[in-house]
Amino acid sequence: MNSLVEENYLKALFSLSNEDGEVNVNDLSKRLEIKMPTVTSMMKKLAEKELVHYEKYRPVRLSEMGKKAATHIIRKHRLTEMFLVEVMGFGWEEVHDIAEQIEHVKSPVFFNKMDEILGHPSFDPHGSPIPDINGNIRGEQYRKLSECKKGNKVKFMAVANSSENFLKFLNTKGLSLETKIEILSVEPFDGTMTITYGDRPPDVFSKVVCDKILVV
Amino acid sequence: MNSLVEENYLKALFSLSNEDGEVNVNDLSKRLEIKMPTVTSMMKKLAEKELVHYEKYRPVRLSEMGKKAATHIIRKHRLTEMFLVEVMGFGWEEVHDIAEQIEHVKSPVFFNKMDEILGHPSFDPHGSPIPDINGNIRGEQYRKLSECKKGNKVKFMAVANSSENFLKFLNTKGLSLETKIEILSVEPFDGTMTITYGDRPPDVFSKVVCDKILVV
DNA sequence: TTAATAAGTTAGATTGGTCTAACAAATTAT
DNA sequence: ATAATTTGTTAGACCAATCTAACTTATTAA
Repeated sequence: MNSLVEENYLKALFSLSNEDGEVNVNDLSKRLEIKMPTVTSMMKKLAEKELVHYEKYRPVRLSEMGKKAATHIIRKHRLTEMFLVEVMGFGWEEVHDIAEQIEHVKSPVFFNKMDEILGHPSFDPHGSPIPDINGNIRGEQYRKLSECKKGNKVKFMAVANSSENFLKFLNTKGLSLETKIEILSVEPFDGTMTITYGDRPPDVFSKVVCDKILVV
Repeated sequence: MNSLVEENYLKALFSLSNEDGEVNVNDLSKRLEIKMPTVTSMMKKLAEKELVHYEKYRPVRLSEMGKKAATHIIRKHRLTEMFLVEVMGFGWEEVHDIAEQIEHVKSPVFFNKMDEILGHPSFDPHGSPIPDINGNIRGEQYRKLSECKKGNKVKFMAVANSSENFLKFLNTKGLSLETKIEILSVEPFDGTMTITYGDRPPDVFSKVVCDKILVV
């Protein structure tokens, strides 16, 4: 069985994987806030356990086993978030840190029960897909709001970041998933957007924020 | 903040405390299945943090701080068990091991939400009292069934052991909390009891089992 | 009351996960 | 093409939690 620490490395590897599935040691180090030598030594350990493919001075790739292990943890994380919101009544901004802890619980029945109570949901409260029990992910591809053009009418489908601060900001703006958004203008210099949604007056969102809003 | 390991020592110390609040290093070692030298060194560490009173070659006692920390963990454990049974629909025999993991979650709001959803319960699914948020325990004193006499009519209030095997055994016997039990006879040699409850025919329970059944 | 046994401690090793300092390879810029 | 910068590795230390072996203190039995 993998330790809690190993699980966090696997999760980070999965979420940092680019198209080729490659991840630089440096990126992993930054994501986990763990110094590079520590990451290097953990990569050796995970390679030993055949969870990653690793050759020195080369980027790392999850093996099939590693990918399976990673999606399994992500499944537990996202089911937990959904449960916290739907069953326990938490706000979507409160659940990330709690789920971060509960995802490491070793008890298949516990997560299967959640899944059953929730009716086998496909998405978590932040719009991220929940892997099924075999690790398959319903791969929706969303665009960043920041990549859309003036005049586009889109629908808010997911957030690219579940931090409490960002979600609280969206709460104050009255912006939630499934909301339809119209882009009124885009500032060419810094990408700031003026948008409207619901029955709201036009409002201005920075590029940093628009990068984290995923739409169709 | 205390580590998960420290929390397990505190919990064990609390549950092993005798009338004087004293616990032998040896008993702790057996309970936690950790060798005595390790326990000794952890006692030094906890004494350093003023969670226990410890002098070498003497039994250990929890300090007031230590007691508070211990009851706080026990509160989280028992709330979790109650939540798993009442909200998620688990059987009382399934919840101990899951709660053992979730009790270490650091998130006051999470446990307060459970408490609220459950309507501030005073007892867990095994009849053990749930400490309130200040660590106060509603101290019911129950007798062991094994200490009762022939002819006594008693009520099953709690179990002294929450292991899956023992509770599964009670399930097969159709014996649950609040059931009224009548003692038909006691074997003087080994303490085996013949009892009846509900609309059941008389049945025979060993002393080992009767020791773990708490009644009024 | 002394010998035997049980309980507790000390010393030193081990493992997992982390770090810093120093060095090596790869990438980028000049 | 070479120098500068960034990225990655090696070596060695540290801390928490564990262990075994050897020793000491306390308790129990003869």
